[in-house]
Amino acid sequence: MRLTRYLLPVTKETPADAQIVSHKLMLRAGLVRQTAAGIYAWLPLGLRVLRNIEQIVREEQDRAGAVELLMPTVQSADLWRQSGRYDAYGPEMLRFVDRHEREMLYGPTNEEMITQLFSEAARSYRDLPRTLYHIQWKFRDERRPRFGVMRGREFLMKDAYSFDMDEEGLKESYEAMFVAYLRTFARLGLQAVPVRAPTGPIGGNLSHEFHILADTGESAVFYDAAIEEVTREELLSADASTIARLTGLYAMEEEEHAKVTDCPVSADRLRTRRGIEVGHIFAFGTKYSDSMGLSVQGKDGNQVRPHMGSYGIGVSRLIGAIIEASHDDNGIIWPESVAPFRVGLINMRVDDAACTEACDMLYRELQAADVETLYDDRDERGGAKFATMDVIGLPWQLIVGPKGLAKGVVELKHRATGEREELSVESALARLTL
RNA sequence: CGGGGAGUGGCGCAGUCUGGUAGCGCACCUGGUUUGGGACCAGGGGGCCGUAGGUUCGAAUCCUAUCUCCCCGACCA
Repeated sequence: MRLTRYLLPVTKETPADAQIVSHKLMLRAGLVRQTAAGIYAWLPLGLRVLRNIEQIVREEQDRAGAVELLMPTVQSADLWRQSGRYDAYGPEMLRFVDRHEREMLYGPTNEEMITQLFSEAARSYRDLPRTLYHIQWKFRDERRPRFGVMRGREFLMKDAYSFDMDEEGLKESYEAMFVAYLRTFARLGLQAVPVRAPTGPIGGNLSHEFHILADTGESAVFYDAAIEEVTREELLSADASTIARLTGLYAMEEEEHAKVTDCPVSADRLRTRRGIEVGHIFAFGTKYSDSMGLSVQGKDGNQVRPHMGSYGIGVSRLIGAIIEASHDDNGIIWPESVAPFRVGLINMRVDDAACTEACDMLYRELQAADVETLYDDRDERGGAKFATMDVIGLPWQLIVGPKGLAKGVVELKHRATGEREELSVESALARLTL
C-alpha cells in the first residue's frame, strides 16, 4: 500500500482524552477514532490488526474442532425472558423498541440464542458433542467506559459454546478450548496467565480467566514464578498435560489471593503483576439447557439435558492489551503475527530519481512475494518518515536513500530491537521474502 | 450511579474572574531554500466559541436549562 493513497492520520500530539499508553498510541498511530463514549471507529490500519487477531483466533478455534457461525447483534427481549436474564441483566444491557413496539436489545452475549438455535437443530446424542462459535460485535452499556478499546461499550468478541452429553464430555470440551487459548495467546506474541476464576453462585463449576501481564492491567495477579518459565514452544504445542501443569501452578487474582491463608508458593517464588483479562472460559453445566428447554434423546431413549460451557476472547480488547505489553517511547511494537503490515518501505527522497526507482522496484518485488508492505512515498523529510514508522510499529523498516544507494546498499531496521543492517538490495529482498 | 473536571479552527491550548465582536503552537495550502530522526523563511485558508433560552446597546465571557466528553470509586471480554 502506498502511503500517498492510504488513510493514516498519525499525530505528534496526544489527544487529551487518552490516559493510558495503549489508548494514546492507538490514537496517535491512526488506528481508531472515538465516536462516542466507549465506541470507536476502526481506521484502515487498526482494522488490519483487528482482522489479523480475529484470524488467529479463528484458526485456533477451528483447530480445536469448533464450528463457526454468525449470530445477529440485535436480539429479542422474549428470548432473554425465557432464561430469566432479561430482568437479571440490569442496565448494562442496551434495550430499545422497534417500530412495532417490540422490545429488542443489542446483544451483550449469546448463550440464550445459541441454546435456542442448537435445540432446534439437535435431536439426538448423535448430534453431540458440538462446539459452536462466532466472532461478533457486542454491546455492554458500561457504567464507565475507559482505557480506550480495552473497556469500550461496543467490542468485538469471540464467543464459543459447547454442548456435551455429560459432565465428563464437558470437561473434554473445556480442555480443548483451554488448549486453543494457550495457543492463541502464544501466537499473538503474548504471555497469558490462566487464573482460576472464583466460582460464582452456581458453585463447583470450572472457570478460568486468562490475563495478559502488563503494568497497566486492571487487576493484580499473584502467581508462581514457574509460570513465567513456560516457553512459547510449550504453549504452541500445548495438550492436556500442559493444562494439568499450568493449572497446578498457583495463580490468583488479588481479591482471591487475599483470602488465601496458606499460600503454597514460597515468598521468593511468588510474583505479582497487573493483568488484563483477555479471555474467560466457563463450564456451567445445564443452566441454559434447563432454562431454554434444550434436550436431546440419549442412547437409552431418554431425554438428556446437555452440559454446556462458554468461552470468550475479547478480540478488540486484545489490541489494547498487545500494545500495553509491547511498545516503547517511540510507539507501538507489533508482534509479527498481528502487525498491520510486515514491512515499512521508506523512500528517503522521492525527488531523487534513482531512489524512487529503487523503492518502486522493491515495492513491486515485495508485493509479488506477498509481503505486506506499507510504502512511504510521501514527499516528506526522512525524520518525519522515521517517526511515522516508529509510532505505527511495523516489524521491519526498509530504508532507501540516495547515500546508501550510491554505495549499493539499503538499510533494514528491526523495530523491536532497533538493530540496523546495511544490505544490498537483493539480500534485503531475500531477507524479507523468506 | 456518587464525587471531581472540561467543551473555543483537524489536534493541543490561551482568552471567561474584570462583557466591546477571537488568539497561540502543531497540522493544512502556496512559493522558495532545504533533505538520514518530526526543517527554515515568506505568504495564506479554515472557528454560528457544545446546544437552547435569557440579561445587555453589545455575550466565548454574566444567568438558566440541556447535551456531550474525561478523570477517581463500586462492577465487567
